[in-house]
Amino acid sequence: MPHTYEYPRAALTVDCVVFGFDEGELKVLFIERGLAPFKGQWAIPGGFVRVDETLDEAARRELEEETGLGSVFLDQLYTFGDVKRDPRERVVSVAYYALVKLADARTRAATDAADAQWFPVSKPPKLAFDHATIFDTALARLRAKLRYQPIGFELLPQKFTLSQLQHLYEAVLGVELDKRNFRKKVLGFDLLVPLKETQMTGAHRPAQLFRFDPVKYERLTKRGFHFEI
Amino acid sequence: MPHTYEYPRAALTVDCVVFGFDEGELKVLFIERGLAPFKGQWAIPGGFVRVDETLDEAARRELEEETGLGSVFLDQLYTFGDVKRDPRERVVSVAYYALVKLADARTRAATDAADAQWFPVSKPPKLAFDHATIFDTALARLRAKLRYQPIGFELLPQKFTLSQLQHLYEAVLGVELDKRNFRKKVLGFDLLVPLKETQMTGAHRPAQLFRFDPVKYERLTKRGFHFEI
DNA sequence: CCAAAAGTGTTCAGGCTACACCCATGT
DNA sequence: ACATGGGTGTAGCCTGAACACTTTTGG
Repeated sequence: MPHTYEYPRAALTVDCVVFGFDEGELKVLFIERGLAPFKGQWAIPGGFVRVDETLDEAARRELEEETGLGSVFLDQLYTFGDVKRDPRERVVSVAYYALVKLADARTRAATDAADAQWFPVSKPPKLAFDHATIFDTALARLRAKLRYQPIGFELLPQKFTLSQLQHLYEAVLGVELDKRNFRKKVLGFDLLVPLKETQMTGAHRPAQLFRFDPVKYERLTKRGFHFEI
Repeated sequence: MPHTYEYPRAALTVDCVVFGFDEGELKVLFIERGLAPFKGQWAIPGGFVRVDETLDEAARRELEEETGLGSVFLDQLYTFGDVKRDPRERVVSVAYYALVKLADARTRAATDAADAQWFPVSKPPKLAFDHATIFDTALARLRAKLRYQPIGFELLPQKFTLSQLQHLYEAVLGVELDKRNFRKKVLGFDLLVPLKETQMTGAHRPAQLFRFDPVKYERLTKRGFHFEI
């Protein structure tokens, strides 16, 4: 049933910039558009917000529908409202960024949607609409937040080694880190729980596995603790 | 002329949490509502986004219309989209926070709108809608950003003394700072230009006036400089 | 036994913290 | 002369940076 309003209203969408870490590299997921405008170009997954769902719900729903990804880390990024950002009509987009544990096999299979593809963040394709701006904003936010919030763990499997964590930081921040200093600092936070397992991945000494303890982090945060790499 | 859409659309508003620093205290500006719902209650200034203006433009326009404040520092905060946050219909609000130089006499007079009033952030009135949440979010963001971005200057007059700056930081962050260490650190950034004037405000030695140099800050930022109090 | 990544301590420099007194002015 | 806020230097501590070798495994 059509709806009537006295004044014209902007349409409202959500877009999710999805990041994953794979093969030592930060990746981002884009969708190939099947419809005009920008048909055949790559775009950030997203869609219209329904009138009976919150923005967070809309972001999760669109992510699930377009990429098959469920239960990922989601954080609101910024709201983009340039008048001409969509050539058809006024569309305001609430952008989110998502972090997925790519190394978990399930999620990797789930993103095998035919029109979705992972790109290295250093080599994004040409993007539709103002999505290049949104992507740049998301990447900058991720890099900034990684330094002072424990969100790197959202890109790794539940169980990970300190080397994996270090390589993640090095790849995303684009710096080299000293192994001994990195381990000293990270373990000093007392936020990583050593597991009874080790990881054996080749002809060398097996690595201790850890998991991140979010409960400890909450407790420390309330006491004024400040995470910083 | 009425507009028709196939699916119902959320209404889109902007809200501006306006901060000012006065009498050694951080203040926030609210408006008394003249209309239902929440008639007679206090609320954050804001209003509907027009279809032909950007979000930033809408925020500035509403601020000007409702409080008379022009040319202030404005930064997008967060977008609030709970389904029932407005009892009338679905309304999504893009919230901003604004920093005004209250001590400049002009802007002080301009906010003498009868229905606007400054409140200490420690004693806000009961607020309409979900505006208490928006206000809390804005205050938390301001406190966080003040530490690592040079935005404190937006709350002071163009020309200010180091003591004024220190008192601002102490009031907003709720900490005591050592005078010598504070001056050493702030002057060490080489971002404050000493003026040829001094400020005489009582029976004591006059204080050196400074201004913040945003151009120098831009240059330093591009070279990887990181401001932090 | 060789290759490859895991794991581990110490030293040094620079920045942060704590701390007390003189200065310039108005009354 | 006194009350008031403005202005200044140093010493100890702690944190972050630099740096090299041994361990454990698979081939």
